[in-house]
Amino acid sequence: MGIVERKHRMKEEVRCLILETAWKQILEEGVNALSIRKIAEAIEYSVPVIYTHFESKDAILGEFMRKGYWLLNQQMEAVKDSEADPKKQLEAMALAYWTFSHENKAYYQLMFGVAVPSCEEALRIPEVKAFGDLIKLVLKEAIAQGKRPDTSVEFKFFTYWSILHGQISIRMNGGAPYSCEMALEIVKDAIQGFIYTLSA
Amino acid sequence: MGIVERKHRMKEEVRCLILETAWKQILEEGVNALSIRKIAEAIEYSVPVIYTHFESKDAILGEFMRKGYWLLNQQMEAVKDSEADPKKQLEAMALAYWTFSHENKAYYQLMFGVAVPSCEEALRIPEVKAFGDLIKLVLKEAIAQGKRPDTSVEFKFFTYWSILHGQISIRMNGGAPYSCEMALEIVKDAIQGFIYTLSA
DNA sequence: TTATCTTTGCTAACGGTGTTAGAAATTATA
DNA sequence: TATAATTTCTAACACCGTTAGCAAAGATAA
Repeated sequence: MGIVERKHRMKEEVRCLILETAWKQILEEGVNALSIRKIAEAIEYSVPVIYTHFESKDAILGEFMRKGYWLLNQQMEAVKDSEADPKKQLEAMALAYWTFSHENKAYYQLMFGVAVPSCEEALRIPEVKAFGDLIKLVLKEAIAQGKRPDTSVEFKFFTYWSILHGQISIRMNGGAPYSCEMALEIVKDAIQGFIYTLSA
Repeated sequence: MGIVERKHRMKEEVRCLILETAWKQILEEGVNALSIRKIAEAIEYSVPVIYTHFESKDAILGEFMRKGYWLLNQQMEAVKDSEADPKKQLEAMALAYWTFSHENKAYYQLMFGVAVPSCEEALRIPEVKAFGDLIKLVLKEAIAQGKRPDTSVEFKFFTYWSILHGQISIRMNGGAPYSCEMALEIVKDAIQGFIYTLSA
């Protein structure tokens, strides 16, 4: 009785096909150009089929948002272990964050522009939570080493994240017409200032 | 022959009516809920009339974006003069920036979310340029006072702006479920770090 | 093998969107 | 008053996300 299994496999394949096609469209025409109808045409199925796999268009975008956080976590975790000192780790992770946003513009836009979940739900998404936890872990060590061990980790986490995101957001929105190299320098500079406030 | 003048006045009035109605709708239903058709219905004109006043929907949103920058400039300029020391000015201006974003969410979203002009054009908009110029003016003084007078003003401007915008952007996107008070503290904290790097 | 039943996918529609061509109505000029 | 110019409208185009309801295909049981 492998029939149900086969069906299940085939359904899963269509699901993947939808995601692959959607992602191709996002890369080719931008996040906002994605449409259910175009996906349907590309995969040679009718529109309602997509709704048997995903509740809505936002659900599809949400899938990519989660994957984006997952990829970002992967890369930040990788560089974290390349350093021993928490402060160096924070610096390396900041560079990894910037590099991710630069090399995965579509993912980054999905994570912060479209498909943003409502306030309360955001932290219930495991991938988003993992991102925060990773940074807080390192921050905790860095704060413990500094001269003010009672500083709130939560507090510093948002400061750290704000500095990183701000520069990328402004640049992506076209408000900053400078080179990649300078963008990177700006991030480094701002993070230097941040790290200073951790220990002095 | 005041006929053309009268016509001109009347046309101007309709233009204002469109903007007023659009703004009302944005405040009531959010930026994304604004539609040309709804404006037309509200002002009791047909849809194409709107296109005799504005080239497109984006042009209407662009109008608000410019006004947003103008308002922001007003408020930052006001607090600037309440302080003498450039560093204090930078701090006060940062608070004014945050307050503006908090009290004018719709404007802020328009300025950085929707209706973002293409990269090159952004700085050609007088209001956007004025915003940058004001901050750079103060930054220049602050840098001159510091121990590294050769620091690039342009560079520090984007760092300053990034820090401010990042916190607001994350919070508006629902990634930060903390209170207003804490948000303000985070901005203050990050700006402290920034100001430190200006002089040491 | 045939008849029933379940699942699957389809067409077609609903109610929206921005934008524009072309006709109609209004207004000013000769 | 007739003609010219302007203004405004209706109606359409080409999209969008979403869903109701029907047709076709598949599996199951007699």
